[in-house]
Amino acid sequence: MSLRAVKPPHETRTRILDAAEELFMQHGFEGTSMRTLTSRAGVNLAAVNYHFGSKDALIEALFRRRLDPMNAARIAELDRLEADARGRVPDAESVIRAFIVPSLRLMDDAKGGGRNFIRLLGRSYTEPNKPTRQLIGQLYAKVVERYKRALQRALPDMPVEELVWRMHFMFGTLSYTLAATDTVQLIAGAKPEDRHDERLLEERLAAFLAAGLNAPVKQTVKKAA
Amino acid sequence: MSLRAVKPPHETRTRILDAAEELFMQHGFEGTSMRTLTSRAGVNLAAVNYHFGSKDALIEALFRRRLDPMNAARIAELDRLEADARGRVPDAESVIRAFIVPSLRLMDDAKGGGRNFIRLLGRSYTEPNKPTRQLIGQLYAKVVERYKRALQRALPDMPVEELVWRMHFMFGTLSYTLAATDTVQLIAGAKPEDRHDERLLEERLAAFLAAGLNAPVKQTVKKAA
DNA sequence: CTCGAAATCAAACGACCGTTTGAATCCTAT
DNA sequence: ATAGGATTCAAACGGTCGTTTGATTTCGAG
Repeated sequence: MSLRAVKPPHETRTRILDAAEELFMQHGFEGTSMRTLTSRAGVNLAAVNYHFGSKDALIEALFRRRLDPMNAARIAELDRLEADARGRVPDAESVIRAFIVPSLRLMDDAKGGGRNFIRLLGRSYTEPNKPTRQLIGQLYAKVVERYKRALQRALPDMPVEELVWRMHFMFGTLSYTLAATDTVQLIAGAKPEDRHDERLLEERLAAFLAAGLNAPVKQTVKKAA
Repeated sequence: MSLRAVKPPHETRTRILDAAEELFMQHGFEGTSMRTLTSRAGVNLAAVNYHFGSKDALIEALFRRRLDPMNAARIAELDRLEADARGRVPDAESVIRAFIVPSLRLMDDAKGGGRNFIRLLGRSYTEPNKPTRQLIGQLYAKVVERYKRALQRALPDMPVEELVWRMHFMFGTLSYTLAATDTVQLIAGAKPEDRHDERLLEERLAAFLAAGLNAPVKQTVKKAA
């Protein structure tokens, strides 16, 4: 067992990942060069290729570092919710809260760089093609399946097609809320943000999403499905 | 008056814009080189700089070409709605429909490249810093203000702060729905998409968003506001 | 103390970037 | 028919990109 594990376990790796999170968020993947990145991280230019192999591999490592714990937290929240219910079926709003809380918690972690990541994540949803997109989908697959089942139990009368779309809308609301920074200011005029109040944002999101998911299914849609 | 106006009015310009829409959507702004772009458009490498001045100016022209008519349509829909109401106040769901219909119409225009643009637009919402972001905000400002007033009239009891956030959520749902392609498939398993049915998607979106906007305002949020 | 793997470093690689140039070509108004 | 502006073209500009190399330094295990 090496002492390295206590002193600088992967110091260089971590510094690179932190700098990458910030710069990728600000300028995108292609807009951030290895030279800017390594310079900001205070490491040698070759360090990224030495520790990660390539820029693309760095991106993958960056997503895994945050997404794995966040998705584990989502599963854990749902586990706890269903355990507490003792046979009763958790309602849609509780399930929604279990889903959004881990990302809000990450967003509130400004110091730790979580906020940078969560915005970067929101951006990446809409980046097409790229293996990045595929990786995220793969990392999310299990979580999505679990929550889909939970919501089906909470809304037993809703056609599956409709539920799938409403989950899609929910992901959209969440990722956009986390990623887009200034739209609220655009709408509000120049109001100061209260986005930083995690608890308040959770209330707003939960109310909006729960109402949306619970909305009555129109007859025209029912017929088409 | 030149005959050019009937034959190839701005043929090169149009070909460039069309190719740019497709390639920017697939690979992003920085991921698309002038060489790939001009090659796809079938024009000379120097054509972009000759007709638009620079790559950035091309991006701006690209947004203006689609956004100006779409936002005009949004204003027109709202005008018509309020005229038809004859003094009565249009309800939230009607206002929502007036807002989303122009973008759905654009999305359905797959042949004309509207779908490419609408996805690109969804991407650009979350691109930070860049003048692009600023330009979009500027092009949207008037529309946002009009719809904010209309929704305030439709929901007179809602605190402004809450309404602003719910509009933010609405923009998120819409832009994500338009931009993200494969999330529905991820949720559904491997279901074939019915996204192409514009009318059906409008129904789903309107139901979800109307319920979300009309959701009761929780007491905790009221106090904080 | 010493050896060898792990890590860091400066330097260079070829490829591609957005833009500019100046000549060649097209096309319309005279 | 022709002058002259608008457009297209091949070629080149300086710079930056991600990655690789081979020497050098660091540092814990024997």
